Amino acid sequence: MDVLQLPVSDEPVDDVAGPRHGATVNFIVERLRDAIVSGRLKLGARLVEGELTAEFRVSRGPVREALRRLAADGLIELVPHRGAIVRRLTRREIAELFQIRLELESLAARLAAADGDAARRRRFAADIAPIFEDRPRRVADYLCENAKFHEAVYALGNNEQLKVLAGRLQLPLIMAQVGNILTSDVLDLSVTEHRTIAAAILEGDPERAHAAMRTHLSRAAEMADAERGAEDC
Amino acid sequence: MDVLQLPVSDEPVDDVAGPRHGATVNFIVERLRDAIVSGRLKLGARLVEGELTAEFRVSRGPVREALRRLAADGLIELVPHRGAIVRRLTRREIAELFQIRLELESLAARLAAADGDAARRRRFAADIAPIFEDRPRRVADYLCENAKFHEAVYALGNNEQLKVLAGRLQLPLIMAQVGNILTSDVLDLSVTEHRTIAAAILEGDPERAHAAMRTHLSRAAEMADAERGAEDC
DNA sequence: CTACGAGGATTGTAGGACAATATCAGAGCC
DNA sequence: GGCTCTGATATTGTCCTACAATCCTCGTAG
Repeated sequence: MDVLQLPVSDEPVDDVAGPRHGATVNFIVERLRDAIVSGRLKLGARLVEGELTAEFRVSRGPVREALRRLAADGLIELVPHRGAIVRRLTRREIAELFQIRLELESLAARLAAADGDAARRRRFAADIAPIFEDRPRRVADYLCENAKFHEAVYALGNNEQLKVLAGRLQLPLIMAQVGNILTSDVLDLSVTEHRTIAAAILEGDPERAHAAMRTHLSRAAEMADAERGAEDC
Repeated sequence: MDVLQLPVSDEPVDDVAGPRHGATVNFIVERLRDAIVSGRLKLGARLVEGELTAEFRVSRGPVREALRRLAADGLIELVPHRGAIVRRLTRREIAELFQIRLELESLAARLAAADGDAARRRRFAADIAPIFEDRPRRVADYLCENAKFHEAVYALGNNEQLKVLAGRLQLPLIMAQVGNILTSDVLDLSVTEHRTIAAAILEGDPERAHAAMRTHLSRAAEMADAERGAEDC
């Protein structure tokens, strides 16, 4: 189980462990999160404290803390006296999360369009510039672009609480689990919708931004559900 | 600092500590949460691991874990090498949280009104019965009734993710910090609005329930903001 | 074949130790 | 007097070891 190792680690072994004092837990969380959303840790894989302490060369304290944090984010599930397992979202959970995301993100879009701060608007325009480029996109490219776009909307929306709450919606995990539906057609459509939303925000039309975001996410939710329905449950 | 002790504890001292194996952390979390929302722990009060271990007769492990959990819920703030302090929400944070709550809870109201499960509807009707009673309400009564009402809406809404997310919105904390605006007039108005919402849900009118909930929370948000504006910032 | 018990695996908690870091009081300097 | 620097103190961050509690598995007896 070396899926957790950094790409290159020929350095002395103790370099693999946490960086500075006070950052050990963060280090472990990030590594595990990355391993999960990237799929290196498969769904249902067990995470045992003992193995992780050996893997990261740290004591059980930080490991336990890291696991609790991942569990709070919903990436793993803690089973008492059994260990933690990488969580698989059920079809229903995905539907529910999309329903929530629909509300939160359309709110963010409306707030973003209504925001008057010039600096933030410039920042937004710069951040989302990539979506207007006409270039072929691979799935990985799109996922990255997509994450940045939605994040930029939240940032311009300027509601800090909303931003942190959205971060807890496990979007990366969802994407990882339904990512295989992203054909080139779907991808183009998504990019087009992003542009529509962005245009409404940049023109300062809150209601149009709100509606466009709802449309975008409704469609995404339906696709995810259809895909998930085909494959299980 | 005996604000954490249970009301009555004449029993042998070791009864104060955690109940059964595996519930220690929960025990500490609940006690601290209660102490915070009830106001026994004042805003800005320090929570030091060492004191808590002595207070609860447990080791640092569970205490640390409990603190992390409370911090994740936003009730306290962890300051590195300084300890944790009971968090005071800023005026802005409260406004932002209400904005989010407005969306989530009006979604819940719509879902609740649209839900067709007979058993859940019966359960809902039973749970909210108290709001239709015509009796004088003290603030504490209302707070309890209010919490139960909104919880019942979420339950009928039948979106599990939405329910857990709403639980992270620190409503009790907000209530504790703006609770002093609850005059008898305000209280009556809130009860009336609750009835309006409940009626729409019971009649199965999603849009009316949605709108009524928005009205209710918009008003509440304005009042909270006005109060907070007077007192600080 | 099933019930049951023994043992292993794993987490939950305890307690002690030391390192790292933030805070604070006081000494010394300007 | 006010300022800076330094040491002492407080507190968390991490590690270690040990044991208790619990769940799981597997072999055995009926």
